Amino acid sequence: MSMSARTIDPEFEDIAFTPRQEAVLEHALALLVGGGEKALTTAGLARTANCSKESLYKWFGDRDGLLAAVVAYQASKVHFPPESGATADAETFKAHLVAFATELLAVLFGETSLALNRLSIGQSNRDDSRLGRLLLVRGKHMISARARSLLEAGRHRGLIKFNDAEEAYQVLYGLAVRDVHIRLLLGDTPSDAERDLEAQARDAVDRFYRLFGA
Amino acid sequence: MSMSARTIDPEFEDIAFTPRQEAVLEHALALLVGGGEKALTTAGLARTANCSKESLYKWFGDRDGLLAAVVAYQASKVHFPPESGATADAETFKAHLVAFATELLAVLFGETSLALNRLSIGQSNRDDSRLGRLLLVRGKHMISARARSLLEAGRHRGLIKFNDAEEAYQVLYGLAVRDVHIRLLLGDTPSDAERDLEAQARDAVDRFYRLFGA
DNA sequence: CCCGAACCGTACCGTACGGTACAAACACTT
DNA sequence: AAGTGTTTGTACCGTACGGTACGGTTCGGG
Repeated sequence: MSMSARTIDPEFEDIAFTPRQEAVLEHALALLVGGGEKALTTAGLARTANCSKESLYKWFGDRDGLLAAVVAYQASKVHFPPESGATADAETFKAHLVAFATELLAVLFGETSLALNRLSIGQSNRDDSRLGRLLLVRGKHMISARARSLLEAGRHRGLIKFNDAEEAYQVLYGLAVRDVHIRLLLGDTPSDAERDLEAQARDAVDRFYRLFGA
Repeated sequence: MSMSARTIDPEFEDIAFTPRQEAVLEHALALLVGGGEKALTTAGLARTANCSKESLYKWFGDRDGLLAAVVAYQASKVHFPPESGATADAETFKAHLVAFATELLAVLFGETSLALNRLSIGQSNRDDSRLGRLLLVRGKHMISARARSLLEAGRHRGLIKFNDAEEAYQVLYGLAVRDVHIRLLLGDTPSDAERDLEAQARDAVDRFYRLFGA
């Protein structure tokens, strides 16, 4: 990921889909969520979205471009709210951490996120994992940046302490997600306790405080 | 094929592959690791393994059966050693935990495990995730059982304390794996620090002790 | 009202791949 | 040596799907 690398990666350009295209991408998303990658055929999408294959190829280039567009589009819809002003209170800061963790779990365990992760992972060791990169840079990195700024704020107010914000975030991630994400990706059904995202988030944040609390 | 003979999961039957079949499965594994699912075609496997497609279909039924056989075969090769006798020493117990975590990471982050996980995940929302179940029951559940017995031993000797062994194990898993597994599945390259599995395992176990130490 | 651009629907092509059929080669028993 | 089963190699079939071409239709601007 050095500075050169400007020659490729057409889907790094800012996405500006027309409403029509977004509607089509929404149909594509529905197909993906419903039946996995194989369910998303160009003919099938054209049929269910009432558009022509020719338009698909005009808009997205080829099938891979379509998949990339779907990933980019969905990622553009997920935006974690930036830190809500100055919350000096220790209590509310912890509540913010719990809220963040809860939303993280809600996103990760959502059917659309799972479907897109399955898609990207499935393609991820054939074609140099273009989709995987896209998902990472448009999804995980955004979330991680948001988390780091939140944690830094907490440290700045002396509520928690750590050396490396990224490391602290990863610990929080691990405490919250554990192996549930991979199990869901593999088709497992979560336990009742695992379905209570907020409780999971609270436990994770509690343990996080026991490791990084000031 | 047998008609309606079985209602449940044909690949749960005990696997007894002949040496010839194992050699073929080894080739299949190599293809999978090298190029993802698409690289594993029946014709391609027959060519590289010097066997006939007819034999493949005779042995494994169809392509899905072949994939299941690959998963089952590889899983059968990974066996975590059961707890090595009575290790009363607190020091060696912690070392055992570190060793376990290290081996866990080594397995999860290995190319073959990644390839198999990618394969299973890729198929995991089309066909009711047969492969995913297989991987879970033959892989994760085994490991988790091993971990639980190890943790129970530690608790029994008063070295650590917890209520639910499964929960404790999941925390240890989260601390050790964090988001590295999913990132690797997506084709990301690990950082230098993340490549030092033993150091990662030590950190994880240290934090685990701060949460569950007696 | 006309023109061109974008788009729809459908038909079509090429190919890759799962699965089957079959003849020749090998192996193993009697 | 003959018979029987298994494996190989190859050729073949059907189909699903990515990608293209094209005639017909809508729609906005002049």
